[in-house]
Amino acid sequence: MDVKTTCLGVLAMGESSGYEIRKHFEEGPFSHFAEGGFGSIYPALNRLTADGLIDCSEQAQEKRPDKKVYRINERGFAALLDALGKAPAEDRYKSDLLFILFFADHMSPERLEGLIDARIAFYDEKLAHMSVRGADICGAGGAGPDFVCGFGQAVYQTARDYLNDNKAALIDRVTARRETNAAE
Amino acid sequence: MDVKTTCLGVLAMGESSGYEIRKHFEEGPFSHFAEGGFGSIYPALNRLTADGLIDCSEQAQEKRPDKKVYRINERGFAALLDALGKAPAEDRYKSDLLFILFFADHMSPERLEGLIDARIAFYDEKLAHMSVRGADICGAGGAGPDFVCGFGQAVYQTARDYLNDNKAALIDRVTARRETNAAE
DNA sequence: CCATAATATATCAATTTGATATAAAAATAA
DNA sequence: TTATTTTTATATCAAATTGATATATTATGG
Repeated sequence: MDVKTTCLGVLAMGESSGYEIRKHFEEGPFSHFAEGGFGSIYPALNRLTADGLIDCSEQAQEKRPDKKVYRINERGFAALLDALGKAPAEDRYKSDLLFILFFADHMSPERLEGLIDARIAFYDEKLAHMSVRGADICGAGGAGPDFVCGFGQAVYQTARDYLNDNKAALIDRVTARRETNAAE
Repeated sequence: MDVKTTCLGVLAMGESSGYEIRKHFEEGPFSHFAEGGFGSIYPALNRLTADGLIDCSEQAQEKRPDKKVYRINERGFAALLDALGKAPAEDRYKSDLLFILFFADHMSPERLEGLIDARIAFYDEKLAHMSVRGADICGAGGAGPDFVCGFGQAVYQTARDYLNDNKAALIDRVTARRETNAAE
């Protein structure tokens, strides 16, 4: 699923500017499965416009750069449904934190604790944000958005709890090994 | 964390060819947080060799292409520790399946069921593979590898269970909406 | 009053993806 | 037995994406 398709997906929920699409990728339900920075969004929107899948209306704003508001059209919606009908690629997950923690034996207990605590706080914030806003932020609460948000919530909660429940054991093991090495 | 660094990480666990590094990214503990295809691994290994962080010994094989076995050296290990000491970037997750399911209202119940069942089977396979091999596959079971593998297992299990527990409700809602629309 | 965040688009080098090419053995299916 | 697929192994390259940077004004917090 390339950025062009994810942009079509956001626009299927309502008109947006490139800047607003970026926000959808960072917050809200799309943030659980979609990514994309300005460097990919703006070219994607230009390409979609050139291909006649979305329409652009420039809104001159006072004391702000002109805002280009994009709206999906019939052909664009057909293209989205077409992409949606294809077999999904495998999920992709990348985590610097897990990479670092894999080498926990080479790190100080203090650093381990700091890293894990920070990530727990991050998940807590994310979870609080999701439960407060609830259906509101989740695309007006359709069956699909609800399902996807629930998935995100469940996974974040598990990740958070795992870090919380296993932090002490990890640090203990690393500390023990450090003391053994120091004694040699 | 770029591919160069992840390659250094794999090589810190033992010597490997490019082909074997790829397998580490697909299976085993590294698969939970690292990615990379041949198109990024081979250039990364060339670059690391040129930078003097790893050493390469070509092993001529009978009836096989020459195998280039790479080994991390002291400078490479220092570079790895240096990268490990930096603040980790945010985790990145991308899922075509969730993107498709977000638009569940535009899909047939049959397709929804097929997609979700396939993903449950995928998670089951992954979880079975992880529990059977256990510490064996997890880098000889150090504190870090164990922690990371446990994380992967917990998250996969939650994802699998969520799909299983919420599949019926999603399909019911979509079916209900379809019947309402058809009646209009 | 000053610094930072938010609004808004755009560009671009460097990196990464995903596909393709090559080649043969081993495993599996027909 | 034969045909197909998978596995072993490296390499390249166009296209897509990332991450940083540029520009400019308003709003907000300290």
